[in-house]
Amino acid sequence: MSDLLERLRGRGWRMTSQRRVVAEVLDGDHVHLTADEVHARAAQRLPEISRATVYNTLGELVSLGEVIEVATDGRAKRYDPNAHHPHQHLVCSRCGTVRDVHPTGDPLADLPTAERFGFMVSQAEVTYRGLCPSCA
Amino acid sequence: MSDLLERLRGRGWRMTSQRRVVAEVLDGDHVHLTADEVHARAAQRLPEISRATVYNTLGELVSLGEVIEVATDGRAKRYDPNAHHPHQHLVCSRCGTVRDVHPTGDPLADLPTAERFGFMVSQAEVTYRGLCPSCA
DNA sequence: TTCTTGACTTAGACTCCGTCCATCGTAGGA
DNA sequence: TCCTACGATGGACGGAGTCTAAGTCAAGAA
Repeated sequence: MSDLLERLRGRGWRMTSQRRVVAEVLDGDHVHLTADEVHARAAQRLPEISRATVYNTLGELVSLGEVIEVATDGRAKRYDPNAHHPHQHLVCSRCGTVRDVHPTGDPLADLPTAERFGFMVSQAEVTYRGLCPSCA
Repeated sequence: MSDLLERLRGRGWRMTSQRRVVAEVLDGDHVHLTADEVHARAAQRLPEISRATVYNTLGELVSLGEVIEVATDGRAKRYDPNAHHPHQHLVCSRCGTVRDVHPTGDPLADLPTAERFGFMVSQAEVTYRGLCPSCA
């Protein structure tokens, strides 16, 4: 994750303790935290950090393409740091748990030009839904 | 849409003017209204209708499988009455417009058992994103 | 090293979307 | 026609996220 900190510094980010802590919290595999969970974990290391800062930092990381926002349902968005390896998501309909998955095939290729209605289509997100082992 | 009203009556729905109006508002192709838009349109015909009733009725239609809930982004959910023809959605990243699309291929078949992690996977939603002709 | 400045952070008010609840109204069967 | 359980109402409530005004501080300049 120091890679990430380096990349951010290279993009002109002012490196503050808050940003460092948020980036560190997101470090790790297959972690899909909500903004509030990120805030709670960040606050363990930096008790004064505010919710607004966490939201700001997450938003910046998303717009830089370093983190992916996953809208699970009506619930809170989750943040996925695994942004540099293309993948899709498997969501538990009951508890909201998210896993990264790697389907075969390319969904973008499955959308014929006639079905694009003049849109400049740039992305296809696949969300698989079902019950996780604990909820089934 | 009188089909829909018939089906609902057949399922034991008490037919009230509010439910009738909500069902009628959702009538039509390729309409993807938010709950507030449904409420606004319903209120043109039935000014006293309450937001709670619109939410209740939409929720019932969704759980009966007559309408699909589309979570486009962080914004309000949209309601898609085209529930009896399998399809996916194409969303404009700028203005949020939604279109129904019909890709080839079956995304569920693209998820190998080894990538299901013990989930009982029942559904695959594909959301294509890009810019619509007006926003491009 | 100190100064300077504008980018960053903070707390809390606010908005938006949706749900809940107590009460009232009414569809439809007897 | 009457009854009653199902449905509607509207206002309070809650969670998630945004905004704002004021204070703070990282990092370049001198």
